Amino acid sequence: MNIIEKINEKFPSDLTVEDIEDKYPPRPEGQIVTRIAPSPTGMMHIGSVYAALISERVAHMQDGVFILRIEDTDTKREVEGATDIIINGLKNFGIEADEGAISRTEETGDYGPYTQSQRRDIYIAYIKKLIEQGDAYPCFCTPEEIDDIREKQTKQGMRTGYYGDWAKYRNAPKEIIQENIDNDKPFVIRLKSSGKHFNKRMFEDVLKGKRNLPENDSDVVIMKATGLPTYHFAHAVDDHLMGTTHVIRGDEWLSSLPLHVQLFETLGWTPPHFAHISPIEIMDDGNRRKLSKRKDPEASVTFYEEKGYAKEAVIEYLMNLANSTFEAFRVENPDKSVWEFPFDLQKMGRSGALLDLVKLDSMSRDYIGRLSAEEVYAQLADWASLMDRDLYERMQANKEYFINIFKIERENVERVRKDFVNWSTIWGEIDYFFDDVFPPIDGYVEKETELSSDVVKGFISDFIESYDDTADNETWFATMKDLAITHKFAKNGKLYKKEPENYNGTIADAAKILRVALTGKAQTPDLYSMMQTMGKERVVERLKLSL
RNA sequence: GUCCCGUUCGUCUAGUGGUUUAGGACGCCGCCCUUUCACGGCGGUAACACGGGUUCAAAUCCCGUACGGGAUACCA
Repeated sequence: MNIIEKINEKFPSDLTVEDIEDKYPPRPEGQIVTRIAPSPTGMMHIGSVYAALISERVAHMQDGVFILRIEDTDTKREVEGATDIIINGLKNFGIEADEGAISRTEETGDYGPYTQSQRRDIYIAYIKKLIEQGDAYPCFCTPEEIDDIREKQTKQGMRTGYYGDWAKYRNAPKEIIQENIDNDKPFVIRLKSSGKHFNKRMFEDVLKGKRNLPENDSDVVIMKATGLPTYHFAHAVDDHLMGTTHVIRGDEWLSSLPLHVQLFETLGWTPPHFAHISPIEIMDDGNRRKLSKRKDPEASVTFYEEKGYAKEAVIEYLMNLANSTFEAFRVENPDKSVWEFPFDLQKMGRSGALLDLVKLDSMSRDYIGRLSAEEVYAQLADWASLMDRDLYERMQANKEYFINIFKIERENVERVRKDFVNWSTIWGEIDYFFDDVFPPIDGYVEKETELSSDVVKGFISDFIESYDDTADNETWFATMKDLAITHKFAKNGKLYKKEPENYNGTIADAAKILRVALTGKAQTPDLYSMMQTMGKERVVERLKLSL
């Protein structure tokens, strides 16, 4: 029994390379094809969303195809339900794949399967082909033997790896190999590398430009003992068969570029274009490092979901990270969708960007500021239904009131307020509109305004007398102003500054009495709009509590 | 250890040899507007990692050094 027969025994399949190539027709000439290829490890990394966004844009900016491929060749790391997390994660951000997995059991597209564990026979067919053409061979080393090799190499200050004379089974006598096969010893298949480490070769990266890198001389594992391929091999096979034209991935892959190009060429294929993007980083103890899914909660998209950042706001933030010209686009086109932005891969920064949540906040504020009151209601309700049930139920029961609150300084104004950072902060900004969470504390108005009880009570009780909720803003303000003047508040700041001893304060201080009495806060939106929204009954009731 | 990548205000960046007293945005500070808070307007703070070259001229080109990141797995 030779090694091919052994593979057939362990991983039976009749599939041939010819069958496969017939099955996958070439893509239309000139069509751009990109893909995102995450591993189902149980969380959706914000960096994956970033890479997906860029890949999706590159494809869809010019009628290309964007594929979602699930890279689940590492059975040890796989987590239950992780595929759904990826699929839904991308969909939630508005990133739609044209081909690939659409649920754990379904997929769409003619170049599938799009889940690597379901493509085992395809990889095995190519593995057998490489063995036949003398470009791959079995290796029977145990993990311990590999560790030993690495240890020796490290001790001698050499490059680590399975290459040259260290490649134990590369030139092993036929009898030894046969003996191992006959003894059913576990094996992997390795690439028989033709590269020489001292040879430099020019590789071209779409972002990093021409790079001189050493050829790969390592006989890397291409098929694991499980019969599944390693990432490197699956990448070459899949991206060839699926017709990927542009591989856009994190720059941690840059050092394996020579290996990947070598694999394509050994298989007789033209490699795709590669664009290695820099990862999103975080400041840790004075040092930057890649966002880590274990250490950094911000690495997971659930962080943004829980905080209540709108998906669009996160996408805009990532888009700005990718192309800083987005900011100007946003200013010039406040009404356009982020998907209308002319993204340009070439304009991406070459170095890693630090995740800046303050900047995200700013973009998120702007985003919410562009929404209508109804949209704020709808999106907040969506978020609350998952993250804050109490708020959700309150919203259901008081829909009109909520929408009216959101209209304050949003409709019929020159500029919209920006005090809503994200969904999770909104309730804290508006809770005082609700009587059950508006707790008047005795003497609070006096304390906050630093005015005597007589002044406060006198002004409030006269105000209640005069309050006409049908008056328009200007009339209302004029009335309030007159009333304030009769209560010894200065008409303006100048007057007050001249003789402060003759006044209780300025009109602003008088307004503050009302504001604090009505809301319990010194900082709120426009007084008139708030009172209109609260309604006369509630306004009077609350004011009376301060008498 | 070895190999690779990167380095412009605190952060994201513009800048591809002279148009640059290095521009914008976020943040921060101040002023103005103002019935508060915001919004907005105006202004300010603040950067070419370092050292050598090349050149009439360098943030921009070359070479070193430092620092940071990544790779070096039957993980992706």
